[in-house]
Amino acid sequence: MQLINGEAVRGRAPEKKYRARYLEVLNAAAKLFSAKGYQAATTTHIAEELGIHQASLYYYLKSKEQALEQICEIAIDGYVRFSQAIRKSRQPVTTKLRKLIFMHLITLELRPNFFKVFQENRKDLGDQARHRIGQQIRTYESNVESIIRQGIRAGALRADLNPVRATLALLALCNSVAVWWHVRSDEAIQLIAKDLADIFIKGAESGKAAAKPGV
Amino acid sequence: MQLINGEAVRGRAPEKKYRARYLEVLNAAAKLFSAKGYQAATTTHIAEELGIHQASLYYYLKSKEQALEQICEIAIDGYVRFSQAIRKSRQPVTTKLRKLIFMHLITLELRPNFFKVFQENRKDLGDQARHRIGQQIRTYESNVESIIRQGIRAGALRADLNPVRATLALLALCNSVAVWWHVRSDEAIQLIAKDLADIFIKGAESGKAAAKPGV
Amino acid sequence: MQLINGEAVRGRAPEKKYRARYLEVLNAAAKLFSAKGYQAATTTHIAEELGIHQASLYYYLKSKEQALEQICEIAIDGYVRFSQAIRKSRQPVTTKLRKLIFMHLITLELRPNFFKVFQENRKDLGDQARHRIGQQIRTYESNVESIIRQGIRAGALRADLNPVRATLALLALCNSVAVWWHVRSDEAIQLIAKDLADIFIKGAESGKAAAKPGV
Amino acid sequence: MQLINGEAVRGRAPEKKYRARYLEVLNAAAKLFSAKGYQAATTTHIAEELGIHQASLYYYLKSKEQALEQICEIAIDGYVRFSQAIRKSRQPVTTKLRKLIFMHLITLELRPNFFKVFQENRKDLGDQARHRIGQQIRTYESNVESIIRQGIRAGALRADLNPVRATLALLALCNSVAVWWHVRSDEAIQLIAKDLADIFIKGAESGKAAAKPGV
DNA sequence: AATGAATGAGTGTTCATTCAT
DNA sequence: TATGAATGAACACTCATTCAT
Repeated sequence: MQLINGEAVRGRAPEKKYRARYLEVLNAAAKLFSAKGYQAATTTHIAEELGIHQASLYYYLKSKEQALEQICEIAIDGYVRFSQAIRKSRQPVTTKLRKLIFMHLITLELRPNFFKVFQENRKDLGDQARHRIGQQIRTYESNVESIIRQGIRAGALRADLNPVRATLALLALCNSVAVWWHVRSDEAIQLIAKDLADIFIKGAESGKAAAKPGV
Repeated sequence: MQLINGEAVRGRAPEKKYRARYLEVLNAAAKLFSAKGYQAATTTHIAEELGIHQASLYYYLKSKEQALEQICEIAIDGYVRFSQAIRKSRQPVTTKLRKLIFMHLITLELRPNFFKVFQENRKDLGDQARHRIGQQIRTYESNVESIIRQGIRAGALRADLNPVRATLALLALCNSVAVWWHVRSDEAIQLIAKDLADIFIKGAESGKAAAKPGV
Repeated sequence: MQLINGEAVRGRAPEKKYRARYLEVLNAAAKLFSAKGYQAATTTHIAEELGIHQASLYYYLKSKEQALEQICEIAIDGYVRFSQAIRKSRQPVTTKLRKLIFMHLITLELRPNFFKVFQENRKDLGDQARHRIGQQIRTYESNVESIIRQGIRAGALRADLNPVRATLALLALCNSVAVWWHVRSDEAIQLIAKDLADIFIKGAESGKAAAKPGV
Repeated sequence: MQLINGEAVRGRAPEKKYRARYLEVLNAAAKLFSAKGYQAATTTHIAEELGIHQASLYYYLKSKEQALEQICEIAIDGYVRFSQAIRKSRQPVTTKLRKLIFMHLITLELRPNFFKVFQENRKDLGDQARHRIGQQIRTYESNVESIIRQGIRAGALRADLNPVRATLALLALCNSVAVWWHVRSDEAIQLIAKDLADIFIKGAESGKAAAKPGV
């Protein structure tokens, strides 16, 4: 028996099927956590979603909380990866910020449940996992902060901008979308991203004479 | 014991004492809900916080959920009241927005737990209460939206600003503070409010050259 | 301080008032026990009926169960007393039986709650009290049985009548009225008593040629 | 797990085992309800009777009240069924009445607890179930009343007999047996039924001289 | 690969009762 | 004479989790 990522892994062919079903289970958990909240969603709800018996969940999951952990880890990994890429890329800062906002929002379209759960239910993690995830969040934030500092240094952003506060504001703007998206409207993520970027950037960037038309 | 409107009414002086203790109980509940979440906070935790037996809570509370209701109602009532006042006042729109942001944030200083609970746990309310509170939230939002529309009409804000989206963005900015304030820093609310207002307004207002005189 | 019936008794004048209020309390308890059942009726319900605070009940009552005891005792005492009188009286047995049935039913009109509670809730008494009451019930039953044996001996009742079974049947007939009286009809107790007596006696008495018209 | 009509359906063989155990659980509940009363019997008591943990009850039972419902439904269904059959049968009315009394009493021997619980604890049902059961009771009563009216029309029963009162009296006679049977004696149900029938019928039937031939 | 059966620790809530005032 | 405040023991019920099969 091999160990991958600290998990016992079954034989050759079955392993693939197991993995596939495991992801289905995770998806179902994410869907229910997202819909009802982690505490209110019961293992019975998740099992019903999958059409299996409650006890069968435990063939795939070590515990309910471990499912939450996995979901949060997958979500934060995505954030960390694209923020890293954007930070290191070579383009104007405003372009970077627009890209970042777009990428942050597009996660909602790709795996809506994972990211909603990550945002709203990571507080329900156990201490250890919460701190591990928290570490990653701070990595994401510091990537964003780096970009903003680059912008300030380059003169593209206001010199008096508080980089920490601006970072938190930017992320708050992005995260807020998850709450009303699909409830209040079904507008395309791209349009929403553009509007948010306009609000953030046109205030953050220095020395603009007037509203740039086609931005 | 007299009955007025089906509710037990206590005498003069005792009534005061009861009310005072009732608010202490509500505060303790808000503190625990805020710290652990509504579902995870048990009535035992709340009672311990007050130094009384769990069953004694029910001398003051009809139920755990009714406590949540009260907390949310007190919170949203505050928002509705000041937003109404600001909307109807006669001052430049940017001044109104700065005032609004400041008022929204100052609530954190007054009753931090009430507003955190309101933001994070109103989803745990029963259907009836949630809808009642939802009604109030929409009133608050429409007050904010009104102010933004006034600004657009008056030419103080960008003509191409989407008023709905701008409203949600503004509130997201304000609400995000509750998450990190007192954790990440203990800076004065006033300074935070000014920074957020700068980020929001300088992007939202049209035709500014670089002016930051009296901001 | 004197002791009457094992209870501490207060001073001169106040004693009368106390006793009067005590009976009011007992009445209220009987009313609620009768309406909701002993277990389902709470001390709060009883206090509300009296317009006093729950805790104030305990100025008059040692406990909820003691109230039930008192109620049952008052009820059974009534039964024992009139059955004794009728048994010892000198009249035809059928007259005695008709009188007994009438007396048993008339209790419903006099103190409906006490007797309903006695019938339906004496099983909720503690062991000691239940046995004490049970003793009294057996006295009542044996008075009735005596009358029936008198009738058999005198030839007025069937010789092959099983006296024990006939006693139980007679009392069952009487007790059943409490269940539907005032629910299903408001006919006079006298008429009901006559009908029941007819059903019981015309079967129990021997050698009747045909239905006696005016009985 | 398949879902049919919203209810979980088990496979072939296990289904049988489940059903069997379910009935054991219901029996245990009936036994405890009958011994202590519905309110006083706790789920812990019932579980102890079965030798399982209290929580395990809820694998079989939706709630304590639902158990009571089931018990009452099973009981009343029996009454309705045999009373229907007897009413429609073609035999002398007195034979019908004797049969009815016998059938009513024989239920005590089959499932003593179910019928005691039905008689004494149906008042503890929730409104909905109580009304549903009440409907059935009225069906039973009206079947009995029909038989009595047949008898009156046919001249077999007294013309001045009040059919409603006679019905209630008959049922009271039958129901009363549950209270003392097995406590006071262990006589055969048949003998008891005969005695009760004699008491009821010989009063109810008209124009008998002194005849007790084949009774 | 999945489940039937069961459990143990808890959860909110109720209620009779107490006692200082 | 009555009550405000509090309690302790119990209660029905829930739920994540286990394990033999």
